[in-house]
Amino acid sequence: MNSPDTKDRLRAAAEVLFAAKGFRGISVREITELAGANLAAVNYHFGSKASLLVQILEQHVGELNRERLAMLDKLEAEAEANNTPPQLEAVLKAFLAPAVRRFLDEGGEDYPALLSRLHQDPTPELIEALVRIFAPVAERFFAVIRPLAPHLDDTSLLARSMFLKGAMLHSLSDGDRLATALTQGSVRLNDPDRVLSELIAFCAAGFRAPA
Amino acid sequence: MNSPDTKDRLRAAAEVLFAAKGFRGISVREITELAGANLAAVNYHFGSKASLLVQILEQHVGELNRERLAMLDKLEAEAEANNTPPQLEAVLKAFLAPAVRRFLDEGGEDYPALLSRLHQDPTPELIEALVRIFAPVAERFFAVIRPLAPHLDDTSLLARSMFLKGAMLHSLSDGDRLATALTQGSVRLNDPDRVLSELIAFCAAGFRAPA
DNA sequence: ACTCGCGTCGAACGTTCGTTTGATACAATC
DNA sequence: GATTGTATCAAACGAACGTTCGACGCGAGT
Repeated sequence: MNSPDTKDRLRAAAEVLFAAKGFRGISVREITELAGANLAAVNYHFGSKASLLVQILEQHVGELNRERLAMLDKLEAEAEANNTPPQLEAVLKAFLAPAVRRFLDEGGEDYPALLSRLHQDPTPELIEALVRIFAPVAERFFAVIRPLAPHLDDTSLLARSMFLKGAMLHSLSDGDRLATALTQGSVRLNDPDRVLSELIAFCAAGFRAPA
Repeated sequence: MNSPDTKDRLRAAAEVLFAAKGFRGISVREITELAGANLAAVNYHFGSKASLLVQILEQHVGELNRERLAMLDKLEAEAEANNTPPQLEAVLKAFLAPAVRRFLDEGGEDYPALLSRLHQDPTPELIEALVRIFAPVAERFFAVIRPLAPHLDDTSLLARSMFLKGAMLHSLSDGDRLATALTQGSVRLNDPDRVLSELIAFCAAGFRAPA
């Protein structure tokens, strides 16, 4: 079975599995088995299990961040054309919508769950990779949001950005476990559009709140 | 070294280590080594590594939740005496302050980090234990908050409660990694009182925002 | 004095892990 | 047709894991 796409199949399998059970929770054997490849294939194609994860991260989070930056560019262009500052809600949407939409499109909570899990992973090299990948988008958003919340000093702004990130990651990865457990399933939070609009409303008000 | 407190030392060591590197990230050997006990001690005293974790969880999260419920009781008693509903900020504080204060008192981010990590742990029995421990407090808070946000239906209320939880867990466990990385260390978010007040302001405004 | 039970100990158990090895198949190159 | 490089394979490697075992020390109860 000499197939040129073994590497792709490995990547795809690893994405699904890492998202479902985290980096440590998945063995190379499970990945290669799902991909229909030999055990040695991961190390042959990617060098190591960790490199495989980093490569996946760079690809997909990079895509996500490119979407975010594109939406921001568009926003700022419109704002400049109208000579008005962009709306806070629109800025938040630029940050949140790509992640939530991905959550919808992929038919699963793969990337958010994986990201959220990795944010809690104490392996230094993974944390470092995450920070490196996220830094440009975070800096850009910080710059755009700062003039929209002139009543907040840098500490407040950073704290609230952290809350935004936490709310997003948790709601996308936890899914509706809390809601389902609390209401015995009578209330579900599995509509991405609803989650997105609630998230925007919640965080926009949070950023507008006085210090 | 026949010491009656070997069990306690194991518990203490496990708390610190689990918090630092998660459940999977710590081996029984590391725990027993830090505790100055024999490798077999964990299984002798607790039955298994997983049971040790659950016991730690029940003890400390139980304590946390008792504090929360006590603060809520006090709030409701005052409200009833004054014939006025409790303040939204006060209710949020009852939920957030015990966790943040613990984060301060313990001199580390042990419990929040551990909790946040466990929320991402896919081991079913741990998830089940977490939900079981948290359910009573969550139900109570939901009941108290609902009349304070009459403009929100149950779906919105649950979604925003989830955001609150996510913001809290993330900010307590992530610490100021984002802030430090973004500002090259010029802004720190390591003052628990500041984080608490920001969290309350952010979430109160979030709950008040129209649907 | 003897026994019993609890706590501790070193040592080993059986598994699973990520990684490495050496052989083999096969297309492309000369 | 021989050679080279790429991809796959079964098999094994050494390490680390959670857990179990049997022996031993020792204080309490009889």
